[in-house]
Parts: sequence; C-alpha cells; structure tokens
Amino acid sequence: MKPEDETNEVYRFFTEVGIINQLISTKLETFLPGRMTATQFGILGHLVRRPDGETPLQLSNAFQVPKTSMTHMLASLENHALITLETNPNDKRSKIARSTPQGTEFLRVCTEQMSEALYPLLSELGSDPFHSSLPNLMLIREALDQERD
Amino acid sequence: MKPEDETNEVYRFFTEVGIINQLISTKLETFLPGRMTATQFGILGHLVRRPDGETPLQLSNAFQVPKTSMTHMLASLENHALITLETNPNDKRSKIARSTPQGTEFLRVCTEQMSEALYPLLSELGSDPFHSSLPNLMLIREALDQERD
DNA sequence: TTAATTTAGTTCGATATCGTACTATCGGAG
DNA sequence: CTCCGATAGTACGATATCGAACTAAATTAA
Repeated sequence: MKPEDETNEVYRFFTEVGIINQLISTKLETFLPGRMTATQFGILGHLVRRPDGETPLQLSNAFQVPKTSMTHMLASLENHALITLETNPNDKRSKIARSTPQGTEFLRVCTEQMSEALYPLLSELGSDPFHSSLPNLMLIREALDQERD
Repeated sequence: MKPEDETNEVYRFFTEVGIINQLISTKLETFLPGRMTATQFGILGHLVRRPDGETPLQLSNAFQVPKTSMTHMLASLENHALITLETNPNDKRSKIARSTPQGTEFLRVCTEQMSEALYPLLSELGSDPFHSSLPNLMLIREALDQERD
C-alpha cells in the first residue's frame, strides 16, 4: 500500500472513532439526568471500581481532560451527591474523590439501562468486532498517551 | 467467554474510543486557531472532498451532532471565510455549505502539520493497528447509525 | 385551492468546556 | 529554618454545545 493511502487510513480511523464516540455518548446521555455527560458518567464508573478514591489530577490524567474541566465535573457529581470530595490527609493541596453509595447505585441502574439499549446491537454484530479491535485500540491509546509530554 | 465478560469488553471498547477521541482531538486542536474544534475541522475536510457542497442537515447526520450545533459550527467556519453558505435553489428552507479556496488551503496546511505530528506514532506502531481495526470500527459505526431512529 | 402536516434551519437560554492566571502547599537546596 | 521552584486545585472569562420553542418553506390531504 502507498504511504499516502496509509495516512488516509489513519485519518479514517480517527474519523470513525470520533463518530462512534459521538453516537455512543449521545445514546448514553439520553439515560442520564439533566446535563450530565458521558465523561462524567465515566468518572463515576472509574471511582466505583476504586474504593480508595482518586485525586482530581489522577482522574484528569486517566480521562485526558484538563484539570480545570475536572474541577467542574467533580463539583457537578458532588452536587448530585454521587461522590464525596475530601482533602487529602497526606497532601493538603490535594483532594480525594470517592463514590458514595448513591453513586454506586446510580451507576448500576444506568448501566443496566444502557445494556438493555445495547442489546440489539450486540445481537446483530456479536462480540467479535469489539473483541478483536480492543487490543489495537489499547495499543494506539497507550502510544498516544505516552507521546503526550 | 462469559456473557458478562463480553459486556465488560464492550464497555472497555467504548472507553478506549472515548479516550482516543479525547487525545487526538486535543492534539489536533493545538494546531487550530482560536477555539476551532476538531469536529469543525472534520466538517471542513468533508466539504473539501465534496465540491458540490452539502446541506447543514446532511452534515449533522454525517457527524451525528444536533442541527443546532451545526448552525453554530457553520457560522463559525463562515466567519473565518473557510466556507460559504448559500440558500439552496431547490429548496428555499435549506442552505448549501461549500468550502472556499482559503478553506481548502487551510485544510491542507493543518493536515500537513498534523501528519508531521503523527509521524512518530506511525513509525512506532506501523499502520497495522489502524488498518486491521478500521473495518470493525466501520461495522460498529454503521450498526449504531442504523439503530438510531 | 386551502388547510394541515412535515421539514430545514435559527433563536434563545442553560450548561459544559477549557485556557489563563491565581492561591496554597509541598519539598529540596543552602 | 528559609527560600524558591514545582505542584494541586480553583476563579474567571470566553466560547462551544445542545434542548426547546420558533419561523418559514415544502408537501400532503381534503
């Protein structure tokens, strides 16, 4: 394949990623209350899986959003009583975000609704397209992540 | 594999897609002037490849963003003189967006810069991860797209 | 032909995002 | 201990996003 076509393929890859992200975020956001975004929901899921909590900075690295956006998202989740934000005893500059029981329950309910909504898609496609592309996506994500400095 | 693990894999797929989208958009946006977004840049690219132009509605379908967001994005591109917006002679409710020569040139320059910025990534990974996952991404995108109604 | 329905796009208002500049705290060098 | 550069998070302001309600044009029905 010509190098030019390879470059084109990379662009198409990123375009498809953008559209899939758009489609799935929109779909998810119809289940979420008010203006809660897919990213905010992702953060909640991340915290539910980590009972010791994480600092805002760790979260902004994990989701690759600016710290200033993270401040806003965490404040919003805290307003909904889905997480708590305490000062980090080891470093008073820092904080620790943790999921509340309501947060965990909220995640469970939304995830269930989302699974139902995705059921037709999974029956149609099967799990293979997801299964076989996941390792490549992880590879690309890690390389992009590494490069950023 | 258990059905439960399959579901988990699907979620990880969407998470990876979200993070890759975030990383690549941020990277691209550092090359773009002012507050121009990756989506707006994508729209310009779409129009450059279609000399006859497209209507705002076609564009909002292609990129899966609400019409009201498209209005804003097109207005912004028009302000930068990168596109023109004329009323559609076949349907006076409608409009046609077309790239201007400046738009085409602007796209060329930014694409070139982006290609240079992506060069290290491509050398490291090779084109295979992109090449082999693209068909699956297209499959998933088309299914999601179909479903939306 | 007129009236009702549908469709394309915009206006408006609420909220999300994020860059810049700031404050508070930490941790190392002397 | 004291200074100073680095680091965590926030305030603020500009702009992007997008749902709801609207206007105008096209299409369908009667």
